[in-house]
Amino acid sequence: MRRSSVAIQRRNTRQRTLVLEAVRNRRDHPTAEDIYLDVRAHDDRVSRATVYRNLRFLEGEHAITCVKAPGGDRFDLRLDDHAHVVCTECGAVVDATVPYDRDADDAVATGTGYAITTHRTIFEGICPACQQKLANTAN
Amino acid sequence: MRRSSVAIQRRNTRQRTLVLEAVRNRRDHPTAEDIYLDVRAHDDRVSRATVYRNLRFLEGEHAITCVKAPGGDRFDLRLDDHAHVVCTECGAVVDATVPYDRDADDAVATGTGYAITTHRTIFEGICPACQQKLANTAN
DNA sequence: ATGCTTGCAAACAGTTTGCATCTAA
DNA sequence: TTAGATGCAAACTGTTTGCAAGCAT
Repeated sequence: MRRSSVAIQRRNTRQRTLVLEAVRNRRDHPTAEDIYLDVRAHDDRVSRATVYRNLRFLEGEHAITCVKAPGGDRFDLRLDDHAHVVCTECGAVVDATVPYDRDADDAVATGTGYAITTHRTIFEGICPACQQKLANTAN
Repeated sequence: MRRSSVAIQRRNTRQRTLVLEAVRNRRDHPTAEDIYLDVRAHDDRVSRATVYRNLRFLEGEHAITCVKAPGGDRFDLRLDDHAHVVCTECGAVVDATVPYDRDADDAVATGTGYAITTHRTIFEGICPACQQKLANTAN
């Protein structure tokens, strides 16, 4: 017996692999443009559109996650849910040191009637480097 | 003795007041465009640029906050820090029912070296209305 | 062979900016 | 009087999309 709904078939193209590899090889939180440049370093014929399409695709597959930061989305290999810290001065993004609070999802689901799938926490502050820079410029 | 740095002087223009009023008069989380339309309802000569400028200005004054949602920033009168819930189907934004966890800021500051000023939590899920809609369309 | 994917370029959405003019203080 | 604020339109940034050609299965 066949499935009534058409199975979406995804193909492992060279470009798709390059995009995933690029995300995988970075510990920071690259923008789409960063990924594009990394991919281009391996194959300079890949288009930006393909990078964007694959980034969205991989996000849909839950292979990667995106962090909405000012100045554009940042991508991240999805190993587990975790929070991020973004520097309000330079835009640098690092992982936060607090655990993901799964119970909060249930609390909000109960409180709002929404079917909660996840939550994202973004801390805002100034990174050590920018604190330095600001201290030197002070007054 | 004079202050060495020049004080920034802000003016209370009619347009600025209209923008703040518009945000104040809404309990939902309007986009810049929503605010623009509300302002235009009172004065159809106010430009979009002025609305954007004042939205950013008021954000800088901490009079309002912005929630980064897919499809554009949402604005909110800042009464206190609180989390938001965004519907992944229709984009609706409502306030979450969990308290703001101030201790988390300290924990992250200690853990990362960042000078944390705040954090924003955005829950993702499907609002009651869209759950209905999806149920009706289901297989 | 089939139809998902690509590359290109053009389209897009949301937002910002240069500049002459206006206006709050 | 004067520097901040405005309105307009053009510029910009990040991202998406239409279409013909390409390639994984």
